[in-house]
Formats: sequence, C-alpha cells, structure tokens
Amino acid sequence: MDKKSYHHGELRNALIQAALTMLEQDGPDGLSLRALARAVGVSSMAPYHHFADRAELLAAVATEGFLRLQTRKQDIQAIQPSLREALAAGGANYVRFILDNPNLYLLMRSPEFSDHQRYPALHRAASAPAATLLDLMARFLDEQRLSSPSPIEGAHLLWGLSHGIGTLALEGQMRADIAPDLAYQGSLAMIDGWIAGLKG
Amino acid sequence: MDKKSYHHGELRNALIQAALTMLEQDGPDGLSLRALARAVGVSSMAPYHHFADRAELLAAVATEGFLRLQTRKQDIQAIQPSLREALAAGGANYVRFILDNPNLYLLMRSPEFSDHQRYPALHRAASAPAATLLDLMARFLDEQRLSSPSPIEGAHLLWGLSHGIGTLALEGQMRADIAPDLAYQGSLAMIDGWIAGLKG
DNA sequence: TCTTAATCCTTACGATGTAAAGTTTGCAAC
DNA sequence: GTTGCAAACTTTACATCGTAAGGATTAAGA
Repeated sequence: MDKKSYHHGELRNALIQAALTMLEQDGPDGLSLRALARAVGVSSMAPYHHFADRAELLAAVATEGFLRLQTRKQDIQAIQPSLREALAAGGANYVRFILDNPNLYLLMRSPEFSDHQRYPALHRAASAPAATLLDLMARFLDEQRLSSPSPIEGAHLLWGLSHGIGTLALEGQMRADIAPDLAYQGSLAMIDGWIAGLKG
Repeated sequence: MDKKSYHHGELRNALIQAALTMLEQDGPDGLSLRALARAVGVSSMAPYHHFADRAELLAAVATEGFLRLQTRKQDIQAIQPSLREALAAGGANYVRFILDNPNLYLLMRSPEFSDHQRYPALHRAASAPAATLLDLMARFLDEQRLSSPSPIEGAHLLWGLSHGIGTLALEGQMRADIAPDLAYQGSLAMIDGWIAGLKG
C-alpha cells in the first residue's frame, strides 16, 4: 500500500495505529497531533477530518486499549480452576497489562475522558472488563454464600488493588517483576479475609 | 504586603501558593507558567530565576502536597486503638486526601518526576509517608508473629489498595462518599486474610 | 559610595492545537 | 461520459506555551 495519492483512504485507522506506537515512546503528553500527521505522511490538519480534536483521537486510542485488555482478560480467566483463583488471576493479569503497556494504560485512565457523554465508545469499551469482573465476583460471593461485601464493593476492592499495585510498579516504587504475583497474593488474602470474616 | 516594587521578594513561595490554588481549577496540564506569572503579577520569565523549568516548579508543588499528606497521616494514625485499625485508618485517610486534593494528587503521582536524582526534595518528602506505613506494617506483622507477607509486601498491598480506590473514585467509577470506608473495610479484610492464613 | 550579585524584564524562537477557507478526488445521477 | 456534490485533504493564520539570550533594576556588603 504505497499510496501517494491525495486521499489517504485509511487515515483514521493509520492515525490510531501510529499513535499506539508513538505513545509508548513519548508518553501521552508527548504525543502531538502534528507529529502524528507527519509520521503518517499527511498535513497537520488532516486528522481533524476524522477527529473533532486531539482528545477525541486519544480517546479512540484508549478505546483500542480497553478492547485489547478485555481480550487478554477473557483468555486468561477461562483457564482458572476456581472462581477464587480466577479473581486473583484477573488481578495479576491486569497488573501485567499495565506493565506491558505503561503509557497506553496511563492514557486509558486519563481524567480528561471522565465525561461519559462525550466519549461513549470509550466508556462502552471500558465497561466490558468491569462487567466481567463484576459478574465473576457476584458468582463467587453467591457460591460462598457471602452477604458482605456486595458484588460491587468486592469488584471495586480487587480492581483498586491491582490498579494501585500496577501504578506503583510503573512509578518504580516497587519491583515490577514481582508486581503481578503480589497482586495475585493480595487478592487471595482479601478474598480469604472475606471468607474468614463470615466464619469467625 | 502590597509591594509594587521591582523585586517581588517572595516570588518562589508566591508561585507555589498560586500554583496550588490554580492547580485545582485547571488540572496539572492546564497549569501554565505564564498564567502563573500573570496571577502573581510578574513577567513570564521571572519564575525561571527560582526554578530551572516548569517541571521543577511542579515538583516543588508536589513536594508541598506530600508534606501535607504526611501531616494528616500522623494526626490520624496517632488516635487509633490498635495497629490493625491504624493501618486501615491510614488507608481511609489516604483516600480522603486524594478526594480532597484530586489534581494535587494527580500531580504528586505524575510520572514525569520518576527521576529520583533530579528531584531529591520531592522524593524525600514522598518517602516519608511510605516509611511511616512501612514501620507500622512491620510492627503489626511482628505483633501478630506473621512471617508472610513481608513488611514491604504488606505495605505495598495496602498502599496500592488505597491508591487504586482513590483513583477509581476520582474517575467517577464509584461513589466518592463511600470510598474512604471501602478502603477501610478492604484493608481490614486483607489484614484478616493474612491472619486467617496463618491459623488455617 | 561603589561593586556585585540577585532579582526581574524584554524580546525572540520554535512548537503546539485549532479555526477558516481553499483544493483535490471519488462517486452517484444523469 | 459529463456534471455536481460531498468527503478527504491542504494551506494559511493565530493564540498560547516553554524557554533561550541579554538587558535593566535593586538590595546589600565593602
């Protein structure tokens, strides 16, 4: 595809792909629309025919990130022997995703996309992993006949734990190589705390 | 102090204070050196006599944030009846700090300050809360005669949990009003999981 | 009083996001 | 085919930003 024609034809996709690779080099803030356009071989204003502004392009990239995360999530959790271990494995996988795609993850969690109304596709993609976790948690709590925490609370706790550990590892506050396992062990400890709390 | 003189006299401090208030309005990225200089009533280049570049000014603001955090942390943890509850209360307080100073916290955790060599004051201030937590954790694990997790692992787990919950709450992924309590309950659950794991 | 160093200002440059308006191209209807 | 139109892309222009270079002002000590 060595199109040198006036019309690019696949600009939207090309921009997102270029952004994904450029992102991991320069970070979310270093990613400029102009540099992106240059990389794709197009004028500075061309991206504006596919995205309203810079934020909308970044949102599309972040959306792609959530789609990739969800794919990985499903692959891994299908293998686990028990719900308890599936929950912990999901956490470890989440940390691994963060460490594998640091800047993409930073972008995905950027507060500039907080407005759900403005980025519906992003929030749809982002809610898929959350829904998967919530479903798993609800099934686990039901299986164990636990009335506390609620499924939402439990999901937020495990999610928060893995998100936090991944972020700390990214910042160099802890060893990245053991971070996924730490998330796994921490998740198990919290889950066992719930179970122990019921019995005690 | 209505100095209209050529020399401001307190520029460095004034800039940091102005940045702290402007930060919560415009976010870390919206904070510009020029706007800051304008707010303080000084030329665009004046800040450069006190800070090498924008990053160094932001680092000073972030440092102030860590100092405030540490103050709050000590005040609250001194009141707790047990080490177990002190650990959980520390987590809840951490979440409250995040929700009270969302943009300041974002700045404090900005990856652009990862270079410890370049921002020694920042990392000194940042390590104080971490050290406090680590000390508390070590004392708790010793008190309970727990060999697992290690103090560092335990500290990272609780820290990660609160960081994650605070961040999710910031993003609107969960109700902010119950987030601190969720961190409290989650911390207790994980702690109890460690204890249960020993006995079981 | 004179010197000197600290503090602050003016001017200038390149880069960025994006608004406005023009150019090229593919395509559908005749 | 030819025509007409909408979509894709370009050019030009502007405000704003970080910051480099060099000049002006002032405080403080000799």
